[in-house]
Amino acid sequence: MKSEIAEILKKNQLSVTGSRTAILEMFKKSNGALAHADIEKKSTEQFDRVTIYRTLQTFVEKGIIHTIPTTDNSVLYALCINNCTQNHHHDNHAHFICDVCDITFCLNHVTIPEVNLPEGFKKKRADIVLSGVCKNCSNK
Amino acid sequence: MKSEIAEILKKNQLSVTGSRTAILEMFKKSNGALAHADIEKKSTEQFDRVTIYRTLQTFVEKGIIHTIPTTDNSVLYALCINNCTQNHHHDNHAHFICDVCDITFCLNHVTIPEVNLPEGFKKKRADIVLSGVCKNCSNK
DNA sequence: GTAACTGCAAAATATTTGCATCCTT
DNA sequence: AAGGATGCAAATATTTTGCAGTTAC
Repeated sequence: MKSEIAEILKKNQLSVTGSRTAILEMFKKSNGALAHADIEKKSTEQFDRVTIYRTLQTFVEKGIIHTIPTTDNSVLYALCINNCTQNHHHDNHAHFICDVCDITFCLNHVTIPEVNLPEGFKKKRADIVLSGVCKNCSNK
Repeated sequence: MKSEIAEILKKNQLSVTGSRTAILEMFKKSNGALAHADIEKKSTEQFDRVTIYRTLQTFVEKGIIHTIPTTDNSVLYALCINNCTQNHHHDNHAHFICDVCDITFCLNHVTIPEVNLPEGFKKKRADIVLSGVCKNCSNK
């Protein structure tokens, strides 16, 4: 695990540091998306706010994680575990936010259907944000 | 126009005040989405920051406007001019954000295709956020 | 050893809350 | 007149920036 994470960092020309390893590990372990606040609170080691901001920014730039659109003003980040290789993100992302437990799922296996755009519009990227009740919560 | 706006406010049990009228008018005139900052800067009259926050919040609660998911940390609001009647929003929204001019379009006439969710997930709402180049910018 | 990364301090920005005053009904 | 809406002040929260010390390679 450790080495796998180090590999990812090295592939992206990033030096392997404590905070980067720990934060990337959090993403690997999490089944959902993480917000800046989650990382600040849930990490066992304590990292500086600023370090977390900078680490997330770096990861986004390198394409290791991506941001997820949300309807409120929060910013979520997630690793696309299954489909996205580093430096090559898919153009389409589907996410599911559970209204009950508030976990955001990255639906890698959901294919996004084509949308008919009005003439003159050129699509580069499509994000789908679904919300409702997730599998875990609907079984309760 | 004025009376139409007053009508909307009255229908939602809101008193017709200067700031509410002006802000709602801005939405009516705009062909895209507006951010808090847009309203603060572009309005001819000067409103208090706080009033704008509260007005937007009230409008969202009443269902007059809705928020648009964005990938960055910005919060956008838009009126659904064609399809949404007050107090009855559609479950599905499609928005297009132009990478060039940064205007967000509310694509009322775009039908959102069905997405196949994994078993156990119950969808309540779907937002599609497309980005690319809009009609105006691709003609330049 | 050097370049890159981190942590601290502080600045800048954004958002929320309380309260007195003013406006709509 | 009464309740709600606004504006101001201030508290809180969030994000950014600069810089000195530290760490990875």
